[in-house]
Amino acid sequence: MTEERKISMNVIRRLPRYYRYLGELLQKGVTKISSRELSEKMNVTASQIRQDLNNFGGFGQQGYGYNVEYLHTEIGKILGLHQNYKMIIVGVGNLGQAIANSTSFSKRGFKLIGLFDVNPRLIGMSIHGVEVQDIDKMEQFVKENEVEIAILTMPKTRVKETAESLAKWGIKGLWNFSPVDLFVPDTVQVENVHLSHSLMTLAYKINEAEVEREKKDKSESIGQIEE
Amino acid sequence: MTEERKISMNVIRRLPRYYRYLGELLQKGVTKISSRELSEKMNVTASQIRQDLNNFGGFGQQGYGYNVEYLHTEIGKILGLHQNYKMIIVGVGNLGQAIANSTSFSKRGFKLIGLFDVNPRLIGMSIHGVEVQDIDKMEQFVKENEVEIAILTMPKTRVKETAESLAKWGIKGLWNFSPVDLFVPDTVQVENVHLSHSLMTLAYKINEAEVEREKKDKSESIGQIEE
DNA sequence: TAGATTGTTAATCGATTAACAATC
DNA sequence: TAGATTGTTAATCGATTAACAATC
Repeated sequence: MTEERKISMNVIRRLPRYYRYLGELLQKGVTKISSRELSEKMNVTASQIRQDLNNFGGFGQQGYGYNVEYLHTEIGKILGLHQNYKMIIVGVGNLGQAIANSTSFSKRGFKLIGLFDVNPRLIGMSIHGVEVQDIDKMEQFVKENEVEIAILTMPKTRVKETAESLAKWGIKGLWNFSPVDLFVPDTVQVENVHLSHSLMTLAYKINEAEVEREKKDKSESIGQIEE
Repeated sequence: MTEERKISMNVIRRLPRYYRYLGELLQKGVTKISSRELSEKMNVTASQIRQDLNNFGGFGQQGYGYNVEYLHTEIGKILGLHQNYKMIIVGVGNLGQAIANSTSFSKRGFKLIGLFDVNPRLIGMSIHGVEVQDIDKMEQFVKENEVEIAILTMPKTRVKETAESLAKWGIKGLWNFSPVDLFVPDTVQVENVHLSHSLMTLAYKINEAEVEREKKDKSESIGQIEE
C-alpha cells in the first residue's frame, strides 16, 4: 500500500553533515536558510540537498527556504538522535579510553554505561564514573541493562567471537574499530571504523596529487595542452 | 595522448579491503585466488573485483586467477604503501595518544616522528621514543624534517588555523579527526575521520532495522504479503 | 502581485552487474 | 586439447544534476 522506498546509504551518510552544519547555523542564530545558501557553505549542489531531504518528506517552504531549527530537529529524528542509546566499550585500551573520555557522544544521547576488559590492571579503574569490569561480567550486564550498542576496541583476535556473543545477548549495534569484517545476524547492525583503510586512502590521495602535479608540469614545460 | 581515466573514490576506498584480505590469504600460505573465490569471501561480486583491478591494468592470468602475493604487492603500490611517510600528531589528548601508541601504522610505512601539544603537562612526555614538543616548535620541525602527514587530534576550535599553517609549511596530507571540514589549497590532501557521523549512521541503521522488523511483523500478523 | 525557492520530474552521468570473447 | 578464468564490452541500474511547474 504505502510506497516502498529504500533510502540509499549515500544519502544517509550525508545527513550527519547536514545536521552538523544546521547545528552550527542554529548556534549562530540563523533562523532560515535556502538550499542554495547551504549548498555554497557545504560545497555540494542545492539540487542534491533538496533531493536528499525529499526522500523523507517536505521540510521546506516554497519561496522561503528551510527553517533551520525545524530542519535540524527533523534530521536528528531521521538519524534516531531523539532517543537515548545505552553503550558499552569492550576493550579499554588507548582507543577505548579515548572514546570513553569523549563527552561529545553523551550529549547526543549516546550514554556510556559499561566498560569491559580482560586486563586485571584496568579492572576497577573508573572513567567518568563508569568502572571497568571483568569481561566475564559482560553477559549479565548486557542482558540486565538492555545495552543497545557495543563499541569494539579490542584486539582483533577476539572480536569475532565477542561479536557473536553480543549478538546472542540481544545487542542492536556494533561500532567496530577492528580491522575485521563482522558477519552477524541481521538483528545486529554493524558500523565499521577502519582507521588503517582511511590512512591508506590518504596515502593514495597524496600520491595521486603528486602524479597529477608532475603530469601538469611536464605538459606545461613541453608546451602541450591536454584536456 | 595517453588515455585519461580518473579513478573514482568508490574504487579507491575498496582497495584497502582487498589489500587486507590478500594479506590474510598470504599469511595462510594461499598462493592463488580467482575473482570468484575472493568475491565469496568478501561478499562482493566477482565482476566488481575484476572491474576494480582492471582500472590499474591486468594483474591476473586467464584460466588461472590471481597470484596472491603479486596482487597484494601491486595494490600496495597503487595505494602508495611502497614508500614511507613521516607523520606528526597535533594534539596529544586521549585520541592522539591512542594513535601514537598504535604500532600497526608504522609497520605499513607510516612513521611517527613528532608529537605536538599546547599543554605543558604533556610536553616532555614520550611515546614510543617520540617526545611531545611545544606546538611553537612545529613550524621549524615540519620544515626541517619534511613532514608529509599531520594527524589532527586537537580541539576543533584551533583546527582551521592549524591546517592553514601546516599547508603553508608544505604538509602533503591531513588526517583530520575533528568535526570540521577543512578547505585547504589543493597541494594538501585531506582525509576525514568523523567519528560522530559514524555513530549517527549506526543509530540510523538500528532504527531502520527496528522499523523494518515491525513492518514485517505487522504484515505477517495481518496475513498480507507485500513485495 | 511579483519574486523566490521548494518539491518533483526529466535528463544526464556514473557505477555496478552481466555476458562473453580472448587466452592461459 | 578442454576447462577455467580473466579482461573487457554491453546492459542495467542507481545517483546526481538540471529544469521547471507549483506555491508560498
